[in-house]
Amino acid sequence: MEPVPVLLAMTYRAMGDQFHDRLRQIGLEPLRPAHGYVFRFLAQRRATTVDIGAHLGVTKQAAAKIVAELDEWGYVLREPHPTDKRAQYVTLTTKGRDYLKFADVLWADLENEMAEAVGADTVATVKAGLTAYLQHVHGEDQPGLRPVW
Amino acid sequence: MEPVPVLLAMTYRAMGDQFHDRLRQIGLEPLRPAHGYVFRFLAQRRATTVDIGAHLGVTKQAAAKIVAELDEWGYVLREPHPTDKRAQYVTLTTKGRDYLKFADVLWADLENEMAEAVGADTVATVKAGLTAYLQHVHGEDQPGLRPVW
DNA sequence: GAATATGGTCAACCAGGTTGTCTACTAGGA
DNA sequence: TCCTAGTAGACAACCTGGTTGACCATATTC
Repeated sequence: MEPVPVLLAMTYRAMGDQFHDRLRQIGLEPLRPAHGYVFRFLAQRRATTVDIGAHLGVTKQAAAKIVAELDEWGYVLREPHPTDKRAQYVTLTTKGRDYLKFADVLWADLENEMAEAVGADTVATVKAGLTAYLQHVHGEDQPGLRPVW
Repeated sequence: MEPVPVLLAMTYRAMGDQFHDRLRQIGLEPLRPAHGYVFRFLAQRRATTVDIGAHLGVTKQAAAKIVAELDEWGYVLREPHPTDKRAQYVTLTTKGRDYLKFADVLWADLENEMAEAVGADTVATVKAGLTAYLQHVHGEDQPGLRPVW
């Protein structure tokens, strides 16, 4: 059997491709994965561009480019930080939240189909296993998301 | 809990980072993941540059660049195809096979540590689950490896 | 034998990162 | 209170690793 990282990479690619296809089918603008991860992150907590960079696992400059795009396209906006005059909070617009909502439905679909194919208990074990491993390796602080290639 | 692809991406990144660190510790030349995947592929079957591109999920031109690098560094060599005068088989040199051997030991270590952290049965379920899913989605032909970002 | 498809190479280009630098601001001591 | 070290964000230059497109030589199909 293939070693774990190969399986992870292939599955990631396979699911991502399916997701992307369906986005297009619906006619939803197919943003890149990184954009989606930003939405998901912002839905959970207030964050600056630097926070986003750390979450994605890229430099703050790269994160700034992504944020600038999302801003331009109307998915996020930047508002002044209440106490720190240097900083800005990046927040989702309604358009951004809507996009995330649709994306979540799609992901749930894909996950359900995965459950049909390999068993719901297996999917649950996979998710719990990976989560536990990440917890074990990284403790509190979340690891980067960007795959190294 | 995070959706599946996020977990996949984070775990992939986390394992990859650890692997890379250890490669450096041993003093083994830290090639990129793509190179390792090429070794692994060539160890299983005879392949041309086009085959490699398909396996990685990149164009043949991109694959050609990688093969050229590996050739230059002494990990692979290109030999004429027995029947097709256009084609060349890319094959591992001893150096390439040795590298793969060391890498496999490292991966096994990481997998064992994962098993200690989350349970051997869980790791087995994860591997079987992902393998089954890939089989379900792609059937016979293997999916691309390169993560879309 | 002609038309079409495929492996490999070359060249131009591009996307999406990185490093380095700068300014404005913050925070933590002497 | 002032001085110093650190941080958020922006700008510019650059680099890596991919893509597209064109081409030749050879294979394959009819």
